[in-house]
Amino acid sequence: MGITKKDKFDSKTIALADIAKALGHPARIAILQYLLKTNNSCVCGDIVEALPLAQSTVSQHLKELKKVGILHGDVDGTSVCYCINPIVWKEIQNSFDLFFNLLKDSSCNTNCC
Amino acid sequence: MGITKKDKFDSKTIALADIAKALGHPARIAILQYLLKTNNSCVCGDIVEALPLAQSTVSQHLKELKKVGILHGDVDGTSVCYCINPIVWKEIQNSFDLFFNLLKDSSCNTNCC
DNA sequence: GTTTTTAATCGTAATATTGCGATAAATAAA
DNA sequence: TTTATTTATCGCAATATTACGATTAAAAAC
Repeated sequence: MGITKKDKFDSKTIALADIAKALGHPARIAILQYLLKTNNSCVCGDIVEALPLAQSTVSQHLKELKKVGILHGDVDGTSVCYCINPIVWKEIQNSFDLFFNLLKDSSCNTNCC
Repeated sequence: MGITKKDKFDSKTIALADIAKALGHPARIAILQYLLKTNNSCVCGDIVEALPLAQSTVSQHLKELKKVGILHGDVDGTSVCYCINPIVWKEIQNSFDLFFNLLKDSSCNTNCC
């Protein structure tokens, strides 16, 4: 991208974009859906088995989700138990909700929409 | 990315990821915020002026947002009036809401979270 | 101590994204 | 008609992402 201009934007804008970006791959949505389905707890190996991707690739996606805090992984012997962090989850939900609620029903300019 | 495995995922999963991806850049969040601030209507040139990016770059970001339907642009002489599509906006809001509401308060396994 | 199991990381290749200047296209203004 | 104005697209360079196999690291089982 030549040089990134990311830092020219407002920190809240960047934060929301970063979260959206973390959710912006089907594998990462699928990981979260799988955790939700399994009562929000399962070992890494099960996630790998549930996805059509190699172990190393899944590991990378898990890392992306950990980076934004939506997940954490607790080591348990040789395996790692992954969970959604409910606090962060709610915060993210709230961020999106606030953003989407900025559109008022009256926001419909006659010029073009 | 080697070869994409995107098509191996559920279509609803892909759809949500695509929307998140479209929102996954600060410039695109900023475009939407700007439209919301200006009562959801303004010409392309004003958006370009409001962002710290070149005209051609902004045009590309607008294209990404149009691709997922969240925006549309109506030609008006030499300029183009961009608006948020309120119907699609609400649909996207609903998609995220449904997704985030999949986490129940009871979803807290004692194994690790 | 050796071997197995599990997951993270490294190295690498393929592809996608981001960004810009230059150019094109289309209408408006002169 | 010629000249501006405005926005999209093209071509290119820099960087990021995605994906995999191979390797490493750390604990468990033997």
